[in-house]
Amino acid sequence: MSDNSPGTRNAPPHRTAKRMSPEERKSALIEKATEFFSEEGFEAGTRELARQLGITQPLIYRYFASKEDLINEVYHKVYIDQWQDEWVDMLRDRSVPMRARLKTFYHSYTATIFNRRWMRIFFFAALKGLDINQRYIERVRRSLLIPICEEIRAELGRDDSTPVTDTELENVWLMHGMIFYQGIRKHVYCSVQEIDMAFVIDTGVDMYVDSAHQSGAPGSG
Amino acid sequence: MSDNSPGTRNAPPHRTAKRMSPEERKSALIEKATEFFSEEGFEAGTRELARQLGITQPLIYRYFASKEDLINEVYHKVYIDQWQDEWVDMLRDRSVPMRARLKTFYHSYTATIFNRRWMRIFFFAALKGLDINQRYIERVRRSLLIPICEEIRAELGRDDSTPVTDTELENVWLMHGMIFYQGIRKHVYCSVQEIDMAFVIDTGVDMYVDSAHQSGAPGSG
DNA sequence: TTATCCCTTTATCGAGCGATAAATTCAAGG
DNA sequence: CCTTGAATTTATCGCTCGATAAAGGGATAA
Repeated sequence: MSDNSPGTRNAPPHRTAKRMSPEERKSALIEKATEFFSEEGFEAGTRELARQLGITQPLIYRYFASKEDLINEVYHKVYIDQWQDEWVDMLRDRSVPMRARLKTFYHSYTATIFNRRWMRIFFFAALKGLDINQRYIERVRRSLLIPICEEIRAELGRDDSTPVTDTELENVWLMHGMIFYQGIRKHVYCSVQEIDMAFVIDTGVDMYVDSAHQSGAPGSG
Repeated sequence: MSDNSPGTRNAPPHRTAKRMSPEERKSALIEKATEFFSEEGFEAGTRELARQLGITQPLIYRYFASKEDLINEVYHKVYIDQWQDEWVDMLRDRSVPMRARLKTFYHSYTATIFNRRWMRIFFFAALKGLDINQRYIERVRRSLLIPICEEIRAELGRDDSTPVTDTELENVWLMHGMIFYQGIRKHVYCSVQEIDMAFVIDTGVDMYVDSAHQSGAPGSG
């Protein structure tokens, strides 16, 4: 049996892709590229990506000037589009005790980033040393962790006129790392099936808040 | 000016590599490959690796049957050769209080793995889902974290006839993650210059030991 | 029905990859 | 000196990659 006819080797069963509007096709491409590159890494080939979309490889280049352009749109979708400005609002909401605020925030934050695609793209990008990754981490520091430091100070009634110190920030990074690492275990190591997020967040936040209260809180000793 | 003569484009200044004994050459190759692949990822080309060694690319294949073989030796050097059996001895040494044991252990452990090469190779391998990586994590669990659980039980005078529970293990993973994450920040994110390891380890270990003491220790309340 | 538009495919290019075979060159032993 | 053997280089193969140009073909409007 000869194998000259196209589409019989290991390709999808249809010979020609369904016609789509440019907007549909482009968003389908970005969606699939996110899944594909998060599994295979950004060195993976455009031909295999096209095959999984049921299209031919040159069609990708009608919608993206280069592979790098496509990847940049994937980054944008992961890093920028999924960021929620509500996170900082939660953290700043002084009608709620800091302990509860932190737990609410981390439940929302991990609901967004604790999934296979986000976690793996994050580490693929980190290992490449990409600027967009550095900027994301800086955004976490500036827009989430520093506010946490400031709010903890406020709740403890401490001086809020001086800038947050490195030590205060490092304490928050410890809590953050403890929580974040459990996502790595599940989605990068794949060494655990399910994580008890409530337990992880409760433990991490309680540890942080308790330690903040103990370390030189006025009138605590 | 023509560029036909070899070695004038962007190669090292010498035309021919210094002759080495097979043992010297092979170990030099593995050493440089570890550095090279930890920076560029395992998709990086053998020609660039050879260039950095001041040799030509086919010479690599006199010492390794394939690129994959070379990479496996890199893994072996990182994962197996640097493992220290003394780690479990430290953790089992009941002449020392558990808190101090854990701090000694983590200082030794992080001294080995908190460096750019180890951390990056670990994550490159993790993202590839390699079996050797899974086995390393399993080794950490079985040979380090489970012993920690058992030793904590012993120090608290609890029943040591039942196997370590998932909950006990998850508590250790929280401490472990808190410490490990700070290595990620430095060597994968490259978002921090220096880490106060004594502070990180003290905080992580104290948090874990304190929480173990509090959670239903007989005679503690 | 036919013409037009544009989404999609076919064909192909040049570069880089891992790997092999054959030629070369250096160093040691006679 | 010359010979010999092994370390190293040169040349090259087949394949895959990202990317481009040109041909094909399906939907829509006249």
